[in-house]
Amino acid sequence: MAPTPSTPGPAYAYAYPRPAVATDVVILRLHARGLQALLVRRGGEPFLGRWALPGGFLQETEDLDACARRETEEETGVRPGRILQFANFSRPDRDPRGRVISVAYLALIRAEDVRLEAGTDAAEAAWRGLDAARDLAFDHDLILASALERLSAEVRADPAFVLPLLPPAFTLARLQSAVEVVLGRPVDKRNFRKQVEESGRIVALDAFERGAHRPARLFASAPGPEA
Amino acid sequence: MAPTPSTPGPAYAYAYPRPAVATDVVILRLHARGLQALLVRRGGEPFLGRWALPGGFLQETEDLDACARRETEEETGVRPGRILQFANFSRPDRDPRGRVISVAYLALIRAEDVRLEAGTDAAEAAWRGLDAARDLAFDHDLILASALERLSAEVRADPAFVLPLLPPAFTLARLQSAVEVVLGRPVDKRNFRKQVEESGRIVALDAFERGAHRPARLFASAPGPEA
DNA sequence: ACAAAAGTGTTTTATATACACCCATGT
DNA sequence: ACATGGGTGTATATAAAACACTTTTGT
Repeated sequence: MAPTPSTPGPAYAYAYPRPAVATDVVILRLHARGLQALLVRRGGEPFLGRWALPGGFLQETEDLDACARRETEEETGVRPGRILQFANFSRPDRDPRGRVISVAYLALIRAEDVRLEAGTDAAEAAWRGLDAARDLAFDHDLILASALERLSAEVRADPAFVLPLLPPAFTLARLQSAVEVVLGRPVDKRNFRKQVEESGRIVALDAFERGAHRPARLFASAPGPEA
Repeated sequence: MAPTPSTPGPAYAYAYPRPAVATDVVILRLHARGLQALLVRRGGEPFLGRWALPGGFLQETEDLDACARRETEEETGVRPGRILQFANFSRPDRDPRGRVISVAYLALIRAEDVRLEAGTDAAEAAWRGLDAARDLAFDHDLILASALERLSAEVRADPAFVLPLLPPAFTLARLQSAVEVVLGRPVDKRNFRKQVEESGRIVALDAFERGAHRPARLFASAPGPEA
């Protein structure tokens, strides 16, 4: 989260109390054999030293989508392709400092694009496997769980939803693996290829990935509708 | 929308500017042969005299869901069964009075439960067919369109989503009609009955509705999972 | 008897699932 | 030649879609 708005600067006065408005972003990348969430370590009270989701307060000149995008880029150096506002968390007592409502976003980014392990914004940031991302500050356990639930639903409805996790050119094996990671279960290779090739969401490239085996055809996400 | 927070009461001061936070609620009921949205006529500037979605500012003691519920109940006298937060509208310039972010909700209510045509809150309120609900104040045309898009998607995924629009006991014909109204296209009667009866989302009652024709079996929404 | 809406099955089509072997390359 | 992952097809099961007549009541 961004720094507490408690420093005595120029005061902004209103006739009615107003909550502080922040976005918290569940930023996920694909690493080795699993999803990782970006967490930042809190440098102040409350929850000092605890891990939390990256987030920050809404600025005067941006809307909430832009705020979530900005936070994502600040923390990772990556401009996210798509973000999804999936819930809000706004219980009056969720932040002991005072009223802060959180509009929650999900951002999927390419691991390959990440420049820095820790962003410039937070004192410390780390990518954590989902099993290790527990006991977070505030209600962030809840936010993370809610994000994963929504992610799974989106991917069930459309496997191509995971595309932003992958590099511009990818093999079907990698796409399938991403889907399996998100769904938490294996999917049939032949059926998967049929579905995704017929979906029109990806296009075959005239390029191949080479390795200690037969070269694998590369694909890219199709332009237009959704990517 | 609720009154503008501009009266010079006790001032609330903050170190950083804060947006006002409101919920706007697309409240839909089923009337005759179509959906109607509840609109309220604005009693002040800006957009004086224009129709708008009901909405109001977040109170200190409630979360956003509660705010949307409260607004719905204030305007209609009906406690909505389910509400869905489907988007937010937060462009800095969306309200000429100043920064107001809107968290948008969809509420489906039973026409039969509505006590008052106009709620106590707004100067004037009216139910409008969706074709007539145009040229609304602020960005409310956009909010309404977005709500209807989401509603349609939900109903395609699960026809039982429309249940809150219906009375506690309803015929399959009325349920089907509600789905058709939302989707904007007819659905096959036999297929519809099969699907919905097998879905487990409704239960048959030992009661019938009588009219100038063969009595129709009444159903109720099933308890538990979703209703 | 007639009008009006309720209720009911089967066929066809599309989609989802299950399943196993050969292919192309690097070592 | 062997190891590694890439690539392919068919048969079955399930779900979706198309389609028309009989039943029950009120008038």
